[in-house]
Amino acid sequence: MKFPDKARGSNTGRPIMVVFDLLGKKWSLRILWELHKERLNFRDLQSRCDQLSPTVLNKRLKELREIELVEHHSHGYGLTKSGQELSEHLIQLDRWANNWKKDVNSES
Amino acid sequence: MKFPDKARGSNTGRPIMVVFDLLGKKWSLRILWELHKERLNFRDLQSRCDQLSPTVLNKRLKELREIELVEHHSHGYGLTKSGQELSEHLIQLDRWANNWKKDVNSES
DNA sequence: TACTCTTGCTACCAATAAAGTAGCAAACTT
DNA sequence: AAGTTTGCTACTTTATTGGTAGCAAGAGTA
Repeated sequence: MKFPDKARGSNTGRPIMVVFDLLGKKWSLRILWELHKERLNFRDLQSRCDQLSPTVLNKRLKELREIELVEHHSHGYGLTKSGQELSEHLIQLDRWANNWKKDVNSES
Repeated sequence: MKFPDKARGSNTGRPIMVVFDLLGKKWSLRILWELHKERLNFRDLQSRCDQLSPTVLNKRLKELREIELVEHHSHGYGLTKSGQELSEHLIQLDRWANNWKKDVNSES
């Protein structure tokens, strides 16, 4: 696979920009989140993501497979090794978010 | 501030979903990224973000201020304490992305 | 004071992305 | 062979984003 040089216009060739670009699309983060918990087939994944439209789900899956964060085997969709690494960061983010909620609610 | 219960429809009340929802919008991640490096005023921030339209920039800034990740002082826009914490995770993500690029390019 | 320049923003319309629904073809089950 | 499940496409509607123009308020300058 060729690493994308630019993503949706906004870019300087830096990998993080590619990441921002992809994750900045609706449902991308959610899809990775749901897949990090377990492998899921198309329709189950759709259910986990509030029944997002198959149009968009399919588009995201294509994009995520393209950059090899997600792969499709006979048993359903799952994260690649890279995808799992990325999902670790999402788990960290989840931890942060829980504390953040506490902070925000307790002040003011 | 009241912590948002749901975000763009997709939600179960979990903080991470609020985060996914907001960061899943175009330019959110990029704005946080640019602001973590330094404070910037509206127009400079716009320049750093490939001249994104003022319409969207303003909308994002409102959203990010609403959940107190960004604040606006006389010297420009900057991250709040929470925003800085979040940006630490983005820095981690940046590190990961750089390695990821290596992996992806070397294989196949 | 009046004149510029900067800054943050809104209004407006065009373009692109996402949602929603229906349904089909291929694989799997029974 | 008939029914089910699965992954997906087609099509239309709605939402989000882009792009440009320009204004009101404040700061700096003559």
